[in-house]
Amino acid sequence: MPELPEVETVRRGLAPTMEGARIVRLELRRKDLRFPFPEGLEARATGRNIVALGRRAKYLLIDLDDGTTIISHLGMSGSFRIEAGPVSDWPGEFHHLQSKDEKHDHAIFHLEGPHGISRVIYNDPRRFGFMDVVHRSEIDLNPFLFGLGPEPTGNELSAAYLAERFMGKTQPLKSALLDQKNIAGLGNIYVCEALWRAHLRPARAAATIVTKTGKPTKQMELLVASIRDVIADAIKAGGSSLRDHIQTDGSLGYFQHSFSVYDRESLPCRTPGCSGTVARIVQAGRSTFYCPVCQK
DNA sequence: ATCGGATCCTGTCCGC
DNA sequence: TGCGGACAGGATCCGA
Repeated sequence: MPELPEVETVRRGLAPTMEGARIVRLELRRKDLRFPFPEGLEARATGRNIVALGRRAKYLLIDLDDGTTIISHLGMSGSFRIEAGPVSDWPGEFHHLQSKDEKHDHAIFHLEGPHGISRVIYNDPRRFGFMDVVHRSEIDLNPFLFGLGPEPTGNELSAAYLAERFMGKTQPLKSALLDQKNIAGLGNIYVCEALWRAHLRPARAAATIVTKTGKPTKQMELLVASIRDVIADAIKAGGSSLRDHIQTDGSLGYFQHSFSVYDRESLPCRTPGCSGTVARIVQAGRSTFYCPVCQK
């Protein structure tokens, strides 16, 4: 579930293995994901040292020592996993157990790091993910990153900022929050969760939580606080559950969250004192979950 | 200019 | 058990 918190969790999980390691080889096992891999990506990556692992919105950023950055988006079903040790160390049968899904391993970073040899493997059954490579100095001009809104974790996001963006918009809150140009990193799950926390109905027009002069209402203040909290909580949960995940199967994928409203159709609303039942509607072709009683 | 809808692709789950 | 349809965490493109 690669929304911002999941990508951040993946970044933190990969950093100890990747940062400071040398890319012995980047192995691309097909020519494209959603888009073709950039021309000469293998050659550009091979032999480079990884200086840092970063993130912008839902994009993982792999900074190399020649001033370039590999951009990786996980799409809907992308994940990374780490395998340690030389390939030949795996007995055939055991290796098979480790990689039930091997046909969807599309890119393999063969690494040599302070902790030895390892592989970081990108797996993506639906292939909605993609990679690009850019010069760091021009990263904000990259078509994928250009125009992205502020991170919900930083100071740039404020009720005043969002009020300006939402002023005059008839678009539903749900769609406005999914628009990465307004806020970067929210996806279907955390938009539902944030609106639930703020007691706001997803179908409401975005402009209804802005005053005539473009100032934030109390509801907008509450929404922004809810977004911050939801994201912070999810990152915290990811960080704590990741450890166990690595220990059990050596993979860095997604972990099951317990959501308050997402995927809870027909179940009781979890707002204290609320007697409502979670409803599911479709907005812009995607499921929205909300409580018709406490979200107004 | 702003919308919603269709689209890319595979896997899983549920009802018959 | 097999089969068909609905559905899935995203983002872009196109047409109304």
